[in-house]
Amino acid sequence: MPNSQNLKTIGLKATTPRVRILELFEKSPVRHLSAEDVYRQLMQEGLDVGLATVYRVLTQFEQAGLLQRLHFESGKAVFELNDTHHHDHLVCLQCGHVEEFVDEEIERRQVKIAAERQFTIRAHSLAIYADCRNPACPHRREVGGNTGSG
Amino acid sequence: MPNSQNLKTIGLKATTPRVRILELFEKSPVRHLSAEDVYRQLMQEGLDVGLATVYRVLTQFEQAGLLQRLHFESGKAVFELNDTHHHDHLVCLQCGHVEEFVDEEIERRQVKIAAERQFTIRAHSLAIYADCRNPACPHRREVGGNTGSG
DNA sequence: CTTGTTGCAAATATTTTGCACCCAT
DNA sequence: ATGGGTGCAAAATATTTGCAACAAG
Repeated sequence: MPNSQNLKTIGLKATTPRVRILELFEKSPVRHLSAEDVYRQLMQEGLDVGLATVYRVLTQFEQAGLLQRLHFESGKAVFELNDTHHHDHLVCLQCGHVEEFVDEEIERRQVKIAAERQFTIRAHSLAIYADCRNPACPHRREVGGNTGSG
Repeated sequence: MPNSQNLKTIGLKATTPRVRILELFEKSPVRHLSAEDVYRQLMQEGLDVGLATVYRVLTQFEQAGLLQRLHFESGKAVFELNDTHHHDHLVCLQCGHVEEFVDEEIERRQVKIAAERQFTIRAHSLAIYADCRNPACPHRREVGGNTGSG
């Protein structure tokens, strides 16, 4: 179980909830999960975990850099594995499907915009909200019905 | 009072809370206000309004296109007057100051990215989080202490 | 008048915290 | 064994809703 080692390396005891949550993110076909999603999934797998623990672990993992916390338009945070490079998100408003993308020109221009205003850029979040208007949304149901129009 | 007319035009009765909330956004030196901000401000002006009413009115105004609802990283929504063209946000993590910007190249590339993936773009939100690292943050205190690093 | 609107209180939703017990090291 | 970690329940925060009183047209 390589994850046990990963966890210890970052100074966290390899407890059952932590290992299982990390595994969940690694194995889930759905990349973006809310605390509630994680909680329900673990319960469904027969692990009797507390929602509070899920929140605590997710926050610890975020601080440790294992996960990233994202907000989109839904009012609840979702988390994704921080295993790839920085990227932005394209979110389907119909089915909640999320695709990731990187555009170097957009990245460059953001740095430039901040610099022009003498701001030191720390982070940014860009989400494009759209419809993946295929006759039948190819990715029906994903995480939580994203609503709103922004 | 031109606002009374504006409100009626969009099918809303010109009630005191509505008129005052709209005025507040028009006159406030702070462009981005949360429901709580609006509520406190009105109370301070001596208007005995309910927080629930503030939430209802803000939502109505958003649906009517008078306001825009934004999320940033704080967990609570802020609203801004929808009087200008679309723009993105540069948010100081230290003092919460918000500057707006538009970059046509970024806009174009977003449309292109969505199109390449056969998505119909509906909206997007781009926030750059930064420090306006001036010896004394020039815009101390604005809306609500934005935290996090996202 | 009549219907939409408000204020209040209670309900929801999301996330955090206090605390006694438990388990990884 | 021991200190960090957990589950539960309660608290905190943000927002929504039911309802009787009220006010704009």
